[in-house]
Amino acid sequence: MVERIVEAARVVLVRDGYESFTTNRVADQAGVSPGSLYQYFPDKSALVTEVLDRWSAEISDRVAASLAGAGPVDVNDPRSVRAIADALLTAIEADAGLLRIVWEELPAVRHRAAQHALERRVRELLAVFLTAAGVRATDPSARAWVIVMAVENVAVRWVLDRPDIPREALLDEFTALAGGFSR
Amino acid sequence: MVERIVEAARVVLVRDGYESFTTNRVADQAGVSPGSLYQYFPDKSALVTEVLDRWSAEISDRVAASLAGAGPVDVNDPRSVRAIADALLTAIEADAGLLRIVWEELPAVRHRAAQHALERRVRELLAVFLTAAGVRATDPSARAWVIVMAVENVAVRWVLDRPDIPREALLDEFTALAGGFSR
Amino acid sequence: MVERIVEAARVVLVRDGYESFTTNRVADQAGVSPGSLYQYFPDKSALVTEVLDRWSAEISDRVAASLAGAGPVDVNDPRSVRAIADALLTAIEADAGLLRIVWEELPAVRHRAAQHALERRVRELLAVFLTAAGVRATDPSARAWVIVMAVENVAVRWVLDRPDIPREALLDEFTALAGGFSR
Amino acid sequence: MVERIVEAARVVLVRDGYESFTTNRVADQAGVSPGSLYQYFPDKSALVTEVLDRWSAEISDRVAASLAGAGPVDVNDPRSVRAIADALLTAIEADAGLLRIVWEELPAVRHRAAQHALERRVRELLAVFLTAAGVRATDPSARAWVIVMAVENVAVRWVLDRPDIPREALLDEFTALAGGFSR
DNA sequence: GATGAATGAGGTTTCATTCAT
DNA sequence: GATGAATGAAACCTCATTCAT
Repeated sequence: MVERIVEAARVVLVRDGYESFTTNRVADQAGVSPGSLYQYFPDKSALVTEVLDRWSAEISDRVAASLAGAGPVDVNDPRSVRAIADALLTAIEADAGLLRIVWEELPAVRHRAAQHALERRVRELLAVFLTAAGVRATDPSARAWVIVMAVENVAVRWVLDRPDIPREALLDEFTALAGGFSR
Repeated sequence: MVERIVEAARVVLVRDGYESFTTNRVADQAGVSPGSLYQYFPDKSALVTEVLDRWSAEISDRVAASLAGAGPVDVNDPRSVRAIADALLTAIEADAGLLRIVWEELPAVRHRAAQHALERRVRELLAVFLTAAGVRATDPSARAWVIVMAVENVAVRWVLDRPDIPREALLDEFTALAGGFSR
Repeated sequence: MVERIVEAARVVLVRDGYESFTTNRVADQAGVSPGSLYQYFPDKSALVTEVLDRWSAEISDRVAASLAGAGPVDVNDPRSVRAIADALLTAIEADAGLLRIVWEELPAVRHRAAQHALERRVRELLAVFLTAAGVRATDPSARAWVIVMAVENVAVRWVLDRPDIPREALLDEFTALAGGFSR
Repeated sequence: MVERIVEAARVVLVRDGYESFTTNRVADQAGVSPGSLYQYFPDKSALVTEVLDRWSAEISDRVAASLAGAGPVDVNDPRSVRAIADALLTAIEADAGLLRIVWEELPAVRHRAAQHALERRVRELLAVFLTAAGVRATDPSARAWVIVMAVENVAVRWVLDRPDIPREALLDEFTALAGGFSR
């Protein structure tokens, strides 16, 4: 039942947008009474939070899998960086519909917790990865923070705004960017 | 009168947040009747848009001034890059109160137009700048797009989230990042 | 407009009872939009309070008028006491419909303020009256309190429950009761 | 099981107040399923009624015991009247917590039946008592009705509102009041 | 142009009650 | 008998917008 509700919430969010995300509509979509929502969630906000948390977990799982599965990486080897960047883009593109709603229609405070959790997880993975790759930085955690912020926005906005940049060209740019941090 | 209203709107937005940004409150703050708002703005949304447009223009003016006033720049000279990044941060920090409301409380669609305008302007300045600096890229405009996106998020989030990274360290990272694009 | 709303509230309260006293129904009765209620009253509770305050004021005005207009009174003269008791009953009976709702359907906490105000006012009038009448008591204010409480319930319940006691017989009892306090 | 439920209902009523007296909360407190309530009580109202009936019976038992145990009484003897009034106050004070909820938070219609039963019982006791004491009145039952109403409110409100009247002074007033009816 | 009282659709939430297990 | 998840009607209140003055 929780599943039915959360799934319905996700559908309504993607299909109707955040403005039209009402408890009644979610209940309708779930084929459930409005009252039932409140057996499992204290309020509407908690429902949104649950959708976001699951989505954030999915993405960070995918990113983690990519980084883990990439095998030994040489940051100075452009092919390695491209592979990682590619995996990242793919993880983000997987649910572009929800991405758009979350990024464009939700006030950031609504998804701040989920986003920070995701960023923290990716940052930690990246810090390990950078160390393993032998990258030297004055402050490795600061470097990880900067990279995550930079890559996050580039990737998300590329998916959402579809600028006139081919995927391959974007990967080239990621490679160039990585080059700056590898020295 | 338009001035009074827009200024009141800005005050309410910063002081009370977007949730509490109601037409009645703006009218109160402006010492004007709610009806009068509609003599100058078609709806509440237009009021927000006007505030954002002015703010976006201010920032891009400041950034433009920084880039223009920097004089001849050598991208391979770390001191040049630091100076630019520094100016950028300063421009963004100038009205951190409004920045927070816009970035965290407004749905992105609300400020999309203003943000795109700002990004476009910065991108164009940057493209000229990159060309002048002799940076060669397969697609200069793609490169500018990527840099703007990357820098935007790093700078904004550094201002809003205050991660444990000293300003100097952040400038170092910007320099490192720029290094990747200068080869 | 405030008048229209308060009057409508009174009508709904008397006609439909407190259970059915809803903001929408009051608005309907007043021929007004639900939103308009909230221009003049912060919430539903304030609306009830206003009705009660006015009613309480009316009653105490009537009682005050009776006591004042009674002229010189001799507590030991049964005719004087009867006249006052009669006036009191009449004041209470004037709006028996509202009396019933207030006394039977409203939780006492809802009308506590109005009731206390009324009781205090009557008590003060009574204290003056007792002094003027030359009644001696160890603690005149305690005596006034007791009398008001006693008379209040007897009168109200006689009006509401219509026990098988003729009005004249009730007045006799009031006279007897007063006799106890006059020595 | 009925015991468990009724006791739980009483606890919830006194602890949480009537506003928060919900069937779910009673079920929780009783360690029972909400559905089980409806095996023994047709609805929520019946549950309240049962609590009130028991409470009303307790009080009237206590009052009856006091009147019965008082032995031969002389209404013209102030000490007799004081003893009875004292016993009455004590009976009412025994469960002041529930008294407050019943008197202040419940609409009177909710406890009307229990209250009338209590009043009737006390009235009958009193009528017998008055006859035994040789008090002569035109209509003894009317007199009993008036006394019960008068005493009820004075006693209850003294317990609940705690006016600045010492218990002894209150008993004095009761005595004075009784004096009026004894002639 | 300025006013500001009036609007009214519609959203979130509660809770007594039911009924299949 | 006992359960407890599910129900769903309905209540209060907000606020962008209008329009007669």
